[in-house]
Amino acid sequence: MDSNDAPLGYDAFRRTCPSHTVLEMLASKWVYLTVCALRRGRMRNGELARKLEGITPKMLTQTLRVLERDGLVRREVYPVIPPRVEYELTELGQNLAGLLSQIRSWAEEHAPDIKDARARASANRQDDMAVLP
Amino acid sequence: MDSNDAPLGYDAFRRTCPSHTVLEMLASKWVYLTVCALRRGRMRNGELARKLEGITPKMLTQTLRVLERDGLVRREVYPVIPPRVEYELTELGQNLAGLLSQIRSWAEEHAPDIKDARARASANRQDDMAVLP
DNA sequence: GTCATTACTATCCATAAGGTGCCTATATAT
DNA sequence: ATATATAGGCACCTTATGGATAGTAATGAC
Repeated sequence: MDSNDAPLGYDAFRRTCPSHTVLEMLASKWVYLTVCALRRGRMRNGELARKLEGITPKMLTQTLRVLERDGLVRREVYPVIPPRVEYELTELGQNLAGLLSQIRSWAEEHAPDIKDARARASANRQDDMAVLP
Repeated sequence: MDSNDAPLGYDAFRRTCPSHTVLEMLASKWVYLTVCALRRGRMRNGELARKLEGITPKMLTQTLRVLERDGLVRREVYPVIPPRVEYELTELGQNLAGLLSQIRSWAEEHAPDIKDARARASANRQDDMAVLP
């Protein structure tokens, strides 16, 4: 059994395994970014909306609801006017945030490499075109 | 500057940053699983199709093309009959595979926690229902 | 009275993701 | 002659996702 095999009967490669659905949930750029943003500490909806450039209110709410449902984020409502709601990572969420931050760092570090690779790929497609009559 | 700030001008929180598009590319369960599967070593299309339970041939091809375009996977074609094509991680891909494997392990380890959280969440919704007329 | 604030909800719509089925090539085996 | 194996491509269709837009509540400021 190597590190590609499941440790305790859970195997993300199997469609029906609970861990597979967890992976599905994590496979969203807004989940990544929201969890990373909350690493700093609790934030309000508006703060998150400003931090997560380009997110729509709908997506933000939807993402936070999923994270809350799955026990990664805690939502605290202050019964005041105007409304005040704060979000923070649970312990489980903080645990995950470390990993997701590494992915984010990786993306930032290797963005140039991937940009180059994409440029080469599209250049090759140009070449293919060039040899056609 | 804390670990949530970008190190070299790259910032995945910014919509137009190249690292944001990298994150978008990574945010796919099939990308996760394909890269994890290739960690063992080079594999043929058919092997991958069997390993990635539930993937359609179309999605498999599409995922491999994206990974190849972005320089994470190398595709080698043997000009034989019947066709033989092998895929393997590039150095960049292997670099990433370590991180993605950690995510996969996390998903497998914490699948029970998240299952519980989901169960609690839906139980609470039931409660909400119960107090309605 | 009405405007701003805040954190949402509720719609609608365009796009994208994903699924299905059929097609290609050719050497070997039956 | 027909079937099999392999790695796709291509066209079509349905569903899901994301985005845009507008609306809600309750209060204090003006």
